[in-house]
Amino acid sequence: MAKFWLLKSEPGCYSISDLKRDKQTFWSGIRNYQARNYMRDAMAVGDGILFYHSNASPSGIAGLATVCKAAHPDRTALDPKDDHYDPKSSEKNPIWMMVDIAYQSTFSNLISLEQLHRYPELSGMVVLQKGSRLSVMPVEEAHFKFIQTLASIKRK
DNA sequence: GCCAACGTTGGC
DNA sequence: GCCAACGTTGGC
Repeated sequence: MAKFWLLKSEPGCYSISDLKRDKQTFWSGIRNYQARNYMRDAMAVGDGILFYHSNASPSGIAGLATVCKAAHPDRTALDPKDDHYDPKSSEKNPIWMMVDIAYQSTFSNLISLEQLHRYPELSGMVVLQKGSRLSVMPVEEAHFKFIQTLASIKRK
């Protein structure tokens, strides 16, 4: 049974349009153990992803993606010239992992954080909890489905 | 740009 | 192993 996730990205850094253009990408640069553990231990090919724009105006869920390759070492941690270089990581002990994701769709209207907060059905979502700073987090199936429905009925 | 919340680091 | 200092995230 597929699982569901939410991945955060600053659109100025990498947006849903970038993913659409690239068709797929590797989710490199995650340097938080809990986020890494989700990717390494729990994410599987075929899992659904809510693509979230953070630090944006407004922030919110921009579209859907899917996991297309399970966790493998994040090589940016091994490159001293890379912004995400981590001297604690090595070929033998890579520490940091990443998954590959594939583009699925862009919502015709972004579902803003403010809007997400309005639905009591979604109040349990990790991303809506105060001070939630995780960049990779699990999503309940019911929440995922609810958001899919919201995206399909929303019109401006 | 501010600042609250959180994670990490390092001295002890 | 405690905890203060520091860095980062991310909404606003």
